[in-house]
Amino acid sequence: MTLGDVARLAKVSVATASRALSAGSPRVSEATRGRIAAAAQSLGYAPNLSARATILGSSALVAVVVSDFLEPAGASVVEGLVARAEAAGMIVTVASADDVRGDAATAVRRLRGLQPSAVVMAGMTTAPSAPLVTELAHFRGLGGRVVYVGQGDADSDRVAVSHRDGAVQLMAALRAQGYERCGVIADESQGQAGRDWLDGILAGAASAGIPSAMMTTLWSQGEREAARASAARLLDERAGVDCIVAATDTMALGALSAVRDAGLTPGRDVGVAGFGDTVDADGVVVGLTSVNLGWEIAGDCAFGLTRSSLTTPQFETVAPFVVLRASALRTTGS
Amino acid sequence: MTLGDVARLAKVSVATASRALSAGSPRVSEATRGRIAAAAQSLGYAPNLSARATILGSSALVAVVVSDFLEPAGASVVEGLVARAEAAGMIVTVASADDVRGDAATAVRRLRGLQPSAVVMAGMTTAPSAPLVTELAHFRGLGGRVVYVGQGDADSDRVAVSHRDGAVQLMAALRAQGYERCGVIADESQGQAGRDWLDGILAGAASAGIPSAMMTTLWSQGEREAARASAARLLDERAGVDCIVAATDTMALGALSAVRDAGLTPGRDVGVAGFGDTVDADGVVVGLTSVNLGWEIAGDCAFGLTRSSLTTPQFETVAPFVVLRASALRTTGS
DNA sequence: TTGTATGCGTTATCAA
DNA sequence: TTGATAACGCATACAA
Repeated sequence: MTLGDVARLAKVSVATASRALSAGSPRVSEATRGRIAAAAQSLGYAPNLSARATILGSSALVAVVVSDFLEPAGASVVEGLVARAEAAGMIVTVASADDVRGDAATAVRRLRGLQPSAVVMAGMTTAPSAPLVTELAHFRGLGGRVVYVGQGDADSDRVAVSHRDGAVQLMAALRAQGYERCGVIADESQGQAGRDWLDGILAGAASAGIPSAMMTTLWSQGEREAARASAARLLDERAGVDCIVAATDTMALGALSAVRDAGLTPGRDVGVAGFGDTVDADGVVVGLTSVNLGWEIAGDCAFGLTRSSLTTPQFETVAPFVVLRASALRTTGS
Repeated sequence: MTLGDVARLAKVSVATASRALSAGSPRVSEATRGRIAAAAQSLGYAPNLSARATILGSSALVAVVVSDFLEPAGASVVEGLVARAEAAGMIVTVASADDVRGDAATAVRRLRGLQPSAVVMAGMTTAPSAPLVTELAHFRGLGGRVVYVGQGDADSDRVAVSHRDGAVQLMAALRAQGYERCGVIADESQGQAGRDWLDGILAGAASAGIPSAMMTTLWSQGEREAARASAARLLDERAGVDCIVAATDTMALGALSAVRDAGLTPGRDVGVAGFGDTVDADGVVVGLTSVNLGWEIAGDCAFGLTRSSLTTPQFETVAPFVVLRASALRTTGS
């Protein structure tokens, strides 16, 4: 079970066994290396990472603090981070902390005990609290790396997604599809992210050459049915829109219903686009065009920063990308 | 940064400092304890859990291997597990492994190095592979505890959710609402889980006193629109149904659309129920009645088993529960 | 109640 | 190339 057992079985010293099994391959003859590997194999030996970490002062471990695993953003960040980290042979430890449940500072303090090489703070919706910043400063002082995904502080690496850019891209993609009279269903229940979205939609329309007179904006609740009603109004109005963009995928599904209720074919007659790419696209026969904000890539990036050797705080923005599906495809509108 | 620093600042030996800061409070005078705590506080000291684990042979750590963080089941299990574990002062490490990406045996081997006190295998869709079982056997041999959520092997603790029981409960709940002519939309794309569901629906109907002649079953693809079409057929048939149960929430949303298309009010005229409780209930103005399979509770349970001292393999089943919302409420149908 | 000494499993240093 | 030994940070048996 320990390195000593392996060494004894292979009839070598622990030092040699350690060298043979460690990552970099220091001078060990192929013969003994083989014996040691065989011994380790037959014993089912797994190196004690704790002991290793005790010496090296840090472990091949990344800690991530996330507010909610159930939200698409949180889950995606973890998924992306874990995928990258595992490919790099590292282990991820998780902790949850949101403004309600537990305080992030405590979580970090506990995780700090494992001497992770980095801490990733994901999905914090508010600015980091003072105790958290203190805790992270301690961690950083001992050589740890701190990466935020989303909100962050000035001293740390940060990965952000951009609602605004995603919205801009979306309008460009829609314009390229030939849509130009655009109904906009904004979400009154969102905060800054929602405003960024609307800002991007309008800016994107402008730079795509759509005059603002051809944009009709309606504020709606962030619910499916409310959006359906809003979409119905947009379709009723005299100067009929030829596409509808909604602030969330859920709302876009409502809009899709409205389009079909009006006897129109989504995509061909009226384009419909959501935002967030959070809806199971297989769940609707008419695939929903949406914008993937890149949360999963953000997790991936966060891990990348985690391994960076730069000393100044890095700030990366993940590019959102448009996912064109049938609901806004003129060519294959079903 | 180390216990030695704290001890020096508090002018005590490391042994005393260790005693003062350790969990159980062995004999340490209040005065020195105070000094030590103050020193630790001012230094931002966090105990080195690796060193501690090196001595104790195991760490306050639970490892969870999950197939996909993005699926509701995986995310929920992690959420539930983390919540419980943190309340118990433990840390969770995660690894992903599905049949596609990486093999679970490797993941377990790596995690084993951290000497976690338990490993939770969640969301394995196939029976455990031989290498995985070997790996887990090694872990168990060293005093580790293995808990499966979902599929498992005979030697280990296991937590299961029951599609069948959920379906039975659902029929009882619907019957209690007064529904009795039931259209059933089964999902031909699911495997055993789907058969369990149908089995439960029919058994539940029988035990709720609904003759099988009043149950109409249609097989449909697992998509929203396919289910909508199926629901439309059910509503068209002469002996009109007064409620529709669908194998998934996504399909139930399609059924909801069909009900409205028919000019009927969901809940009051025709009840609609999904399964899985995976849909954001706020997303639809008409809340969708569904069955929560209890994945999150399963994660919670898994942690509980993790801490159990019983030596025989435990097997727990999480009770699913019906979430009655407006789509199948006669009283408040909107 | 407190301090000293020993050991946990591993890696790194230095000799052989 | 290999082995003996020190060291990592912490917890505990034992001595004071």
